[in-house]
Amino acid sequence: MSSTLDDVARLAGVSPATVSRALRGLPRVSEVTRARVVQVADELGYVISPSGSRLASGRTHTVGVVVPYVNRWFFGQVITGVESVLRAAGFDLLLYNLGGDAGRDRFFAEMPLRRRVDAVMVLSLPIGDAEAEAFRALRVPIGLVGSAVEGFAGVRIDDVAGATAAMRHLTHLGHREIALISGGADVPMHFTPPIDRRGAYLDVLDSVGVEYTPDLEAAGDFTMAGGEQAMGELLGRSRRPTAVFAQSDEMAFGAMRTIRRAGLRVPEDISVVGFDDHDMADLLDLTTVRQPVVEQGATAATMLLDWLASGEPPAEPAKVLPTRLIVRGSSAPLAGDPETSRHHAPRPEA
Amino acid sequence: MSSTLDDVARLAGVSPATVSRALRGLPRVSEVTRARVVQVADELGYVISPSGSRLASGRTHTVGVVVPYVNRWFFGQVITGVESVLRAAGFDLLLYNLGGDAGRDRFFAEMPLRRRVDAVMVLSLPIGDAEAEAFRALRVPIGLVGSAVEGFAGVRIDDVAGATAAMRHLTHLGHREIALISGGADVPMHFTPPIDRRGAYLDVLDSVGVEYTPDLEAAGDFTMAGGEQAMGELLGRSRRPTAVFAQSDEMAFGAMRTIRRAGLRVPEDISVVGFDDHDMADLLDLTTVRQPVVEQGATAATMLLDWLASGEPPAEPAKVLPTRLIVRGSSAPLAGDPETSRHHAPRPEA
DNA sequence: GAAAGATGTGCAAGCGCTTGCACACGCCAA
DNA sequence: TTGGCGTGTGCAAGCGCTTGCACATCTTTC
Repeated sequence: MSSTLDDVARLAGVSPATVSRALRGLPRVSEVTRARVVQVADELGYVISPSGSRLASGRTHTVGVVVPYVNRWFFGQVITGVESVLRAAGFDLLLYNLGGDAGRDRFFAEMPLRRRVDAVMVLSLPIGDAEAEAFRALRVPIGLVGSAVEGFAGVRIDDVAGATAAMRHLTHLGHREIALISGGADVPMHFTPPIDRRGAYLDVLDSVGVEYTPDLEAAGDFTMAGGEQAMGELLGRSRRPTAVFAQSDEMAFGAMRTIRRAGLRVPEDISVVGFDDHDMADLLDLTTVRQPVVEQGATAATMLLDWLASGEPPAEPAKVLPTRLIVRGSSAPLAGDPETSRHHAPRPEA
Repeated sequence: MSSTLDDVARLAGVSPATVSRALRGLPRVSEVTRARVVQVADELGYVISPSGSRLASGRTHTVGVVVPYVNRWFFGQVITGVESVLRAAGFDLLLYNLGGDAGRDRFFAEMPLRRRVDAVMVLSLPIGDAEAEAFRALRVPIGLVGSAVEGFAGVRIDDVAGATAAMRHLTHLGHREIALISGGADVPMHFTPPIDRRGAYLDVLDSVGVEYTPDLEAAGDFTMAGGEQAMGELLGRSRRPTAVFAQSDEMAFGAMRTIRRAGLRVPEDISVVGFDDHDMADLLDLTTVRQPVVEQGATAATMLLDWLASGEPPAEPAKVLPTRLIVRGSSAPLAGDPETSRHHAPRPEA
């Protein structure tokens, strides 16, 4: 049906070997021969057969991309970055969507990437020792977005700096009763972003002499619904916060909604700060920490391709990209009017 | 390094042919032999080499998924549906993100799927004759989401019914000055959703005796920013609408923002209705037309796999899934108070 | 002017599977 | 008994590439 390398060879009057070399731009082919081969290939509409090439060379020119949820904003953005780099380099992108714990377990049980990719890109997945081992067993370069593991290439942001900026912003505005909506409680220790962001929360609180209390923390699972619910819990407790720092914008969106449903105002009654700079953050006027999401994907993919090309793991295996606080309307100075904002939540210190 | 089919054959004391048959569950292998082969394969941790298998069989067990923008909510949802079906059937998913016109052109110029997929799934892409021809040239089953083309399998929603419901809702509320935020103006004729939705807009207007005017239409490119801008145009014109029907939720979000920035209220001054039931629609209290997005992907993928398995194109090649109007707070009866809602926009008829 | 490289090309042996065909049985019907 | 059939297995020829090696020409270099 479609022509093969042999067809091209015959018509060009050279051996298949030469065609292979000519078409791939390898050296040791004279320019005149190469031109002839290319022309014949064009005329025949020849397209290399990946199966044949893969079998012979052992290289798939494919990168597996493992993502927790394709349908979440963050991952869509990262994939966009990854895809553009891979595509430009002529690599195929094999997508694996875990979609929750069941899918995740199945993935690690079967490791469906075996024998089908040259490298793997893992997006924002908590990687424990077992998972790291499973990936290492593939014996291909592994790239990570959002975490760092010994022996893998990783790109992430400075979560501590980002969260610190968010928290400082709130303390500068006078807030002391600051709640935290964190990620899932079940997230393994190895996933640093939630831990780092929480650590920054604690540190900044400490730096202004406020003691941490579990009453001001709730888990939101990094989803809007989770944020909504977490905020509900927070409002149901004895101490009402004057500000909330959510570890992601989606959770912040949910929180804002709960706040408003409770008849309170943002930011007058409660300031809200998120993390990500989600597309909708601007629309919802959410103060947040912007992180370069597409770039993280693109950078990680580039590192991975370099590794693949050179055979050497990157010299600097853990790149850290900067974040930036974006101040919008969801955060405001601690209200001057005690009747409104501190009614149910007397601050311990001045 | 990793063991091959021959290794398994040797250890099991059978021929490679038998191993191949046994492992793939083909008939004409005795149960006892099959059991032995499977056991040996397990012990060796044997994993079939896709390259070898593909080359020999001519089948890739891979489906190409072509998507305009992975990072848009709608496509993330559809991919989720597609992925789960493909994964369950043991198919690989090769992702192609077009990401705008340049990418789109490059895609059709190169047709990078040639020789690497058994079937293709095209998500919400305007398909003209040239594009259809390009896909047909691949000589593999093609599945479409959001459109219908002769000879392809397609899953879509009843855009006319959905948009009609949205528009009726507004007319029942008493609105007559209803603006339309449509998709891009440059979208080819062959992409029916925008056309159908617009058609319904015109029909419902007509049914209540209102004449169409271009003054009440603006293009929003199916993005939030586009909706924002389109609404700006609409507000800048002579006739101010009392309601807006946006062809997508994201455009509706943008429109709501522009409305509020202009110092007007939703729904008191302007009702807004969207289309999709985006994750955020509930949060933003947007009245909209819900469409089953994940299901469209899953259904289309299922049709495609059936086609692949049977060799026969589906008997019913164009499935239509239902929509449902979800009424929320962004739409309200035409205000009883003329001072508020009709100030700048006197209605022509009662 | 001969030896040593550099350069361009071809040979042929794979890479790891699949599958049409042949074959060896055991079984049943005539 | 014999022919025919169903069943289980093996043979071997690919599938369409890549690549180490050999070889034939040209250039250099001294």
